[in-house]
Amino acid sequence: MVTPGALSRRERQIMDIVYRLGRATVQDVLQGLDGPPSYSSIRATMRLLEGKGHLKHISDGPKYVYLPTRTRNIVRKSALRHMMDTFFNHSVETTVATLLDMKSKDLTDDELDRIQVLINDARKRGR
Amino acid sequence: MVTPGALSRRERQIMDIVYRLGRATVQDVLQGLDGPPSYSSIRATMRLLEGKGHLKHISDGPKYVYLPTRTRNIVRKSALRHMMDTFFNHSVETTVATLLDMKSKDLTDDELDRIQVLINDARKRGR
DNA sequence: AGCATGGTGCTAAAAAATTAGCACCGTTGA
DNA sequence: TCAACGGTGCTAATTTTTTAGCACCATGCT
Repeated sequence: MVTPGALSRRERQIMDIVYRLGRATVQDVLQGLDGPPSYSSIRATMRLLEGKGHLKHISDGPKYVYLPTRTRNIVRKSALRHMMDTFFNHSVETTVATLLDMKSKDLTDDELDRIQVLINDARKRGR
Repeated sequence: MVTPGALSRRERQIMDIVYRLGRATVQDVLQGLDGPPSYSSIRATMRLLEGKGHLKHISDGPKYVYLPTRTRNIVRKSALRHMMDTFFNHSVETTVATLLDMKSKDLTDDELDRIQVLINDARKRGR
């Protein structure tokens, strides 16, 4: 298995952008980066990522649109798992606590309601 | 600001171990890595991380114990934020949903209760 | 048709990260 | 006391990543 952590710095930056956008052209990545390296550099790195199996591309007219090879859901879970292992001591509770602490100002009552429902669902599923 | 993403692959691996353990000696890191490079390599990289301001060290007898410079809480939040931005479209709801989907089997009723409480607290805090 | 534009592949150079190796210092136990 | 051990700093070599540059192809416009 190719561990996600095995990516270089630039590779990870690029993957993050692709994941954020869902799909991305070289131009998209160029815009997403802050200290943008040359077009050529990004292209090379993306080709490399494709070689490693992290990206694939389809053609949109003359240009390439890159897509992640692993589904959004798989990637989400493995990112979450890694983060919980690293920072949250594997604890869902601590993770949620931090999340809420961070975002409570932005959360609507509706959204909180929906989250309550999610938890009740999990409760049912658990047994 | 030194963005966390600016770390190299090995640097990130090492930081992850330090965060997971809270503090770490070179030996701790050595054991934490799977394809362990030489002692010397790790040491060099940790010194480098110290130079960049990500780690500091205290002396425990003759040996160094490395600690992260940023507090656990700060780091947790910024990791969460980055992950939500990248994979979850900034959505707390989606994040929690994935979390529960992933872990529902491991969650006790007690823990779910406590999470419910957290949400109610957030509700109060929000207004 | 001819040319400008904007994409691609490939190769080689530059920069950064990773590693090993050696010299040195403090502690410990015979 | 004085070797052996386990730690450190530093330097230099290797490997990997990152970058630029050039040649080429398709598209669209004059």
